[in-house]
Amino acid sequence: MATDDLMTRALDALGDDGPLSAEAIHHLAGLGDLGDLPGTMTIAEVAGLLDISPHTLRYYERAGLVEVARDGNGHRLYDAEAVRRLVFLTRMRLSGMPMRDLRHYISLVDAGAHTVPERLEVLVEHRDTIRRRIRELTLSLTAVEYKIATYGGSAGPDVQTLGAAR
Amino acid sequence: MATDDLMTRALDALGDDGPLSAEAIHHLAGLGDLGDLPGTMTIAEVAGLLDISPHTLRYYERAGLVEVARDGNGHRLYDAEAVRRLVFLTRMRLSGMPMRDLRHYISLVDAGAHTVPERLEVLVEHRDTIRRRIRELTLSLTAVEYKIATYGGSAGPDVQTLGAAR
DNA sequence: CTACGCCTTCGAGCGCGCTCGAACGCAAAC
DNA sequence: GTTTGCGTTCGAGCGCGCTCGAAGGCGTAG
Repeated sequence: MATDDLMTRALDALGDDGPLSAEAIHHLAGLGDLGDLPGTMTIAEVAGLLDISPHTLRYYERAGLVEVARDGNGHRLYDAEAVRRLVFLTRMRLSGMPMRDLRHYISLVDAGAHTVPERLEVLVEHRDTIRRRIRELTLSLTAVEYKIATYGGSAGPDVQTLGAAR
Repeated sequence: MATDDLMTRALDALGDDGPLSAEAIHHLAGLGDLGDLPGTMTIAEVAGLLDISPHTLRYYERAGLVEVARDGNGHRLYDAEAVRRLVFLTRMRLSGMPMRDLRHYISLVDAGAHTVPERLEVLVEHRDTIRRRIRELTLSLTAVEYKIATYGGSAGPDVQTLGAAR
């Protein structure tokens, strides 16, 4: 499958709500070019990069999702691999994957290459979950738009008329 | 805006994942024809209709979202208006509106017709929230699909290459 | 008469994902 | 030398949305 396909689909799906937010581009493009990551980063830098709090980063570490080295002062030093993993983790969190599943996935990664098939299963399952959620939300969106268009309070004309009006 | 427009958009957005689930149709069509609702329903009937637990229905009542009458035995009797409101409430919950906002909205409804503009504001804001969430999820979906297609573990080729491949 | 099943109220508990506060360490700035 | 600022660990707390359990009432079936 061509990369362009995916890009195009994502862009198309953006619809009529104006240009991409900087944040959206950020996440789509994988937070810029991961090639020019410094060798190591501080917790504040990673927090800024991922737009999450240092508290949350420590929490992810406690949860066993990443191992992070310390410098001479005991301060965290995130190497490129840790940062890459955290980019992945935050993307998955953002898309609604529960911590539980993330822990499972990471345990597979850490268990070695023979777990690749199972990792793919997890990803495929999550992909399907995202698709379901998008469909749910699209349906809800339609209902809300309809309600706005024909507003009549909580007991006003409701979406059931949609079916009849077909 | 024509009803058909909304219907078509919802249907189009369903994409390539097979036919609509019964549940999806259920919710899109507003749980069937609300016209043939019985005059009153028991808690079990409403729970079945909305696919939520009686516990949750009692919780919504405690939360002040609906008032429900009692029969001679103290059992809840949901009239058509209560059911219609609960249909609305569960749809909004499903689309991610927090209880807090739902309480606010319902307080507006109960406050009378002069709150209609503010109710519309709430709905429009929620609509925008849903749209943002759909866009977020679409982006995440693209990332996950890309990862599945080019799988290389949590540190494998990641979506940042998407930007470069443009 | 008793058991079953569904209902009631009330308050407590839970799973999730953070989020925070306390108490402290180290280092550069003033 | 003290203040400022950023970091550390640890455990507790929180907001959300349910979810459950206990203790009991009522009506029908056997």
